[in-house]
Amino acid sequence: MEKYLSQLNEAQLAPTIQKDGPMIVIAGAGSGKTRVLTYRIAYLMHQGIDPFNILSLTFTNKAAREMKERIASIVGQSEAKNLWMGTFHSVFAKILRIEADKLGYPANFTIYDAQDSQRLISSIIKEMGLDKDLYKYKSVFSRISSYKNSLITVRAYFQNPELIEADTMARRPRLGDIYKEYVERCFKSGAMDFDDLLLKTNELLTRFPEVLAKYQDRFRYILVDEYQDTNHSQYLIVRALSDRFQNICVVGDDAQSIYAFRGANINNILNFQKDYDNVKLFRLEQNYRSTKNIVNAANSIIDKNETKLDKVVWTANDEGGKIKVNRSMTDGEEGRYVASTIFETKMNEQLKHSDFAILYRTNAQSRSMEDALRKRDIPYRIYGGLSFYQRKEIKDILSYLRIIINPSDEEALKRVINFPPRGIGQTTIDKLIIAANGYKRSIFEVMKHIDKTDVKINSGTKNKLKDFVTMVESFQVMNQNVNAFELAEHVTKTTGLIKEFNKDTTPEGVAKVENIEELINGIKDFVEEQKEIADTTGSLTEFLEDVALATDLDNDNGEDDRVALMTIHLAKGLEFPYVFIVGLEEDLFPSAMSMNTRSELEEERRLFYVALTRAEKQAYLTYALSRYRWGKLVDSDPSRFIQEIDEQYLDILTPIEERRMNPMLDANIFGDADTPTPGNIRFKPAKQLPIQKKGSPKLQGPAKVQISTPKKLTPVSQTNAASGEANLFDNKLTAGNIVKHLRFGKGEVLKIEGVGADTKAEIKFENGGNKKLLLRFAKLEVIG
DNA sequence: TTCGTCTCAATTTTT
DNA sequence: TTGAGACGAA
Repeated sequence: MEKYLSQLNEAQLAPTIQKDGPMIVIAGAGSGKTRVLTYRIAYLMHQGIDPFNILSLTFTNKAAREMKERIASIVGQSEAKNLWMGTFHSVFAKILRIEADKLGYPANFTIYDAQDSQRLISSIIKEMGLDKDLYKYKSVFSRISSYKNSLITVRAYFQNPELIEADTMARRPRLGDIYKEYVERCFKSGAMDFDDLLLKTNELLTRFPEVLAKYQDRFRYILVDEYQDTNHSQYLIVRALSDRFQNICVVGDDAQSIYAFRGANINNILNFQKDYDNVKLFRLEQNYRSTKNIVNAANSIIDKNETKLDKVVWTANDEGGKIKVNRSMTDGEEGRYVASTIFETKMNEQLKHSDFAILYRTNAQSRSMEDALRKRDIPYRIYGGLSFYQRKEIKDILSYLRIIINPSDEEALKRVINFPPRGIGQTTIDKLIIAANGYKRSIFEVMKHIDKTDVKINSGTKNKLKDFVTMVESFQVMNQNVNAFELAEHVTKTTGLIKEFNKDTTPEGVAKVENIEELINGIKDFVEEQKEIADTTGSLTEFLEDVALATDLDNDNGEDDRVALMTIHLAKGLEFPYVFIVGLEEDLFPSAMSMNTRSELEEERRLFYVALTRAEKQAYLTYALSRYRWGKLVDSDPSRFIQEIDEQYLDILTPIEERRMNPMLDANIFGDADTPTPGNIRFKPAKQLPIQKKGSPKLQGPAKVQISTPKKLTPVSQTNAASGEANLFDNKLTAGNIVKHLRFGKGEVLKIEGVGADTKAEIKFENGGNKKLLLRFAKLEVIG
C-alpha cells in the first residue's frame, strides 16, 4: 500500500488517507481526482473496511469498471469484486429490483429509455385528444422529468397551485393530467423511466425506515464522483444513506458543472459544508494533464464567470504550443482542415489515431467531420448521438426480448406487435389500448383473454392476436431453459425479423442486418463473460438491464486505433493528447438556446472550459463563417469564447488557400490587439459555394449494389422526365390523353413520370382534383 | 391493412 | 437534410 501512496503528491495524499467523517474534495481539471478516489478506496480496504460496506457512485459505468480493475490490481480481485460501484442509475436499479415488491413493482421491471417515455407521452396526448402543437411531447417529457427530479409526484403536483398555475399560464392546463396518466401507464407496464430509478429509490428510503436502516448499515463509506452534477433527487439519496455513519466523501469541480439543464444543482457542491458537521475540505489544484498554455488559457476563460469557488489551477508541465485557432468558409472546409491536420500531425509526430479527439457542441455537427475523415481514410468512432441500442432494428429485437421478460411492457409490445407485419393494424391496437385501460390490465393480458372481453374485433384478427400470444408464451417457456444468446437467436429467426430486414438491399439495409448480427454476438459475449464472473447467470434479465443503462462509452473497448468524435458533454472526464474543438460560433457554441440568462451562459462557458481542459498537448479551435443548418447555408459569427481567451495563449492561423481566394481575409478577424472588432469583417462566401456544396456529384460516388433495385432507379428516371428526355418505358399514355378511371371517372393526363413498374400519371379528374396514380395498379381506360 | 408519398418541424447537451 | 406523422390508394 505504501508503494501506491508514495505515488501521490501531498495534496492528493491528504484526502486519500482521511478515513472517516464527511469530506469534500474540490478537484481542478486534470488534478488526479480519479487517482485519489481509487487509492482512497484501496486504502479503506487496507484499513480493514469490508468492501461490502463501500459504495462508490461514478459518472459512467465505464469509469466504475476501470476504477474497480485498478483497485483489484492493488488489493486483489476477490476483494474488489464486492465493492458497490456504478452510476446512480445502475446501482439503484439493482437495489430497486431487490426491493421492488415493496413498491408494487415486479422484480423484473422494465427500464424505459427516453424514447420509450416520449412515445408513451405522445400516445397519451393523442388519446386525450389534445393539440399536439401545444402539447409537444418533448417539452411535456422534460417537464415531467424535472418534476420527478425535484421529487414532485403527481399528488404533490396537484397540491401545488403554483405549478398548476405555471402550466396553465403556459397554455398547458392538462399537463398534470398527462403526468398522472403517464405515471399510471408506466406502473401498469411494470416499467420505470430513468427518473423513476432515483425517485422510487427516494420513495423506498422514505416510506420504509427498515429498508433505509438496512442500506445505511451496509453503505458505511460512500464516495460520490462528479458531485457538481448531482440533482436534487440524487442529493437526497446520498444524504439519506450517509446520515447514520456520515462517512461521506464527495469529489467535484464547480467549474465543470455542465448538467444544470437536466436538473443538476450546483448548490449541492457549494452547500456541502453546510449539510454536514465538521466537513474536511481538500483542494487539488495542480494539473498533471495539460501544458501551461492550455491550463492558463482555460483559467482565463473561467475567470469570466461570476459564480465559482475559489481555486487556482496550475501546472508544472511544459509551456507547450499555443492554442491554434482556425477559420474556415464552411463547415465542409472546417472538416477538411481538421482531417488534414490530423493526417499531417499524425505523420510528422508518429502518433496514433486515438491520440486525437474532435469535440463539438451538438451531435449534428459530426456529419461534416465524418465526411472529411472518410475521404482521408482516417478511421474514427462516433460516441453518443444515436447510440447502438437506440437504432430501430436493435430496439425492435430488444423489444421482443423485453416482452418475454415482462409482457406488460406496453411500449415494447406496441413496437413489435405488428413488426414484421402480421395483420394487426393501428385500429386493432387502439381498441386494445382502450380495453386495457378500461379493464385496468395490460394490453398483453387483454390479448390473452380476448374471448372473455367485449372488445369488438373480428375473428380473423382475433386469431392473429392469439397466434402472437402463443408465440410470446413459447419464448417465455424457452427462456426457462436456454441462455440469452440462444433465445435471442431463436427469436430473430422465428419472428421473421431477419427476413424482414434482409428484404432491404440498400447499403442502409445491409448495415441493419450487420447491426443485428453484432447485437447477437454481443449477447453471446455477454453470456460468456457472465459465466466467468460466476455469481451471475447470464440471463436475459441481466442483459436487458445492462443494455438499458449502457452508454456508447461503456461499450468502448478502446482496442481500435481511431479518432474519437463526441459531444463535449460526453467528453467529460476523458483526456486526449490532441483535441479539436469545432464549431466555435455564436448561436452554436454558446448555443442560441442558452443565452437568455447569465447562468445559462455561464454553463456554456464551463462547457467550453471542460472542452479545453481535455487536451494534454495541443488544442485547436475551429469555426466556420457559414454552415449548413436545416439543410440551408447559414452565416455565422465567431464565438465570443474565442475572444475571451487571453490572446497571449493563442496562435491565430489564416489558411493560405483562403488568402488566395479573398484578400479581405488577410485582416485579422480580431482586428488589432487594442481595437477588437470581432465579427465586423464578415465574408459572405456565396460565390464560392457551388464548389464546396455538400453532395456535389463527386461526393455522392457511383451507386453500386443497388443498381439492380428498381427503387433506386426512380430518381434517375424522374430526372429524365424532368429534362424532357423520352421515357424509354413503352406506355401508350402521354400528357393530354383523356382517360377514364373506375372510381374517379373522366380525367385528363397532365404528366407521366417514373419508369417501368414505377410509372405514374398525374391526372386531373373532372370531379375531384389532381391525383397521381401508379399505372401498374390503376385501371385506366384511354378514351381520347 | 399496408405501403408509398407528401408535408412539416426540428438542433442543444444525457442517465 | 432528415425523420416522423398524415393521408390516400390498392
